[in-house]
Amino acid sequence: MTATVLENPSTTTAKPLRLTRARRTAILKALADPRRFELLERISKASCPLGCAQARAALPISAATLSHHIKELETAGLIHIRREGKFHYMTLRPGVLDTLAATLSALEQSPCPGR
Amino acid sequence: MTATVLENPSTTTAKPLRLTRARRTAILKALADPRRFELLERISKASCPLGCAQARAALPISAATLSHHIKELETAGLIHIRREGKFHYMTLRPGVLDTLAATLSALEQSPCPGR
DNA sequence: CCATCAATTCGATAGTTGTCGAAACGTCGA
DNA sequence: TCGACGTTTCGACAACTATCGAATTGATGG
Repeated sequence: MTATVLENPSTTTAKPLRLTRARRTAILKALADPRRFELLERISKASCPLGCAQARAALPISAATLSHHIKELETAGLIHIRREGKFHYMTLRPGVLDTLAATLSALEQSPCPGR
Repeated sequence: MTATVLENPSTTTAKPLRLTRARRTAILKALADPRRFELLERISKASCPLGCAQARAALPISAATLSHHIKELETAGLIHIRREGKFHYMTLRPGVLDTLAATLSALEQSPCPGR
């Protein structure tokens, strides 16, 4: 599953203004799981990189499942993981959510106001 | 499946600024399928309500599958269906995508700029 | 009233995915 | 080197879902 969709080179230099279909779908799928979304919220709200232990404490799931979800978020390009010896710290990858949000908003322009 | 999540009464009067967790998840799940997203794009870009036949012509799927996807989009509250005799016409439900976009963007404020 | 056509529902199936326990891997301190 | 601990991988299973063909419903026109 989850073949990598991170071939987009623009993530490092400038903010990608456009998402490939595959990438967009991968991100949406990653967000569509309640636990993963919750995890992402924690990462976002945390004052500085979240360790797995803290994530583990916040979510009522096993270590194996948490690891799985983290990988999904990383594969989708939503988070970055700094691996420091025994511990791993997660941070939001900037720009991705904004880009997706822009994509979604772009669908909302009604060219036909008629009933 | 897909119990309705349309209890939110504010969709008709004012734009809902907030989504319940359940609703948010339902919408994200609906968007996470490539064909459904494509369908939604068609509905959005169409000059005026899209008929099932047009949708059918655009998507390489059977009528049964299309019906299924349409129901998912409707259940998630993303589209409205006007049923006119034999034909059904789909329109985007205004505000929903914008609200979701806002929710996603809201996750992107880094209170800790440090590495 | 019947044939036709649009759309849905039903039943079945294949593929995907969330979940866990157990085992393995890697790092660190003693 | 060894053992403890954090994380990942593996194997398995249950639940869900996308998909289809066939049968059904419902409206329209002859």
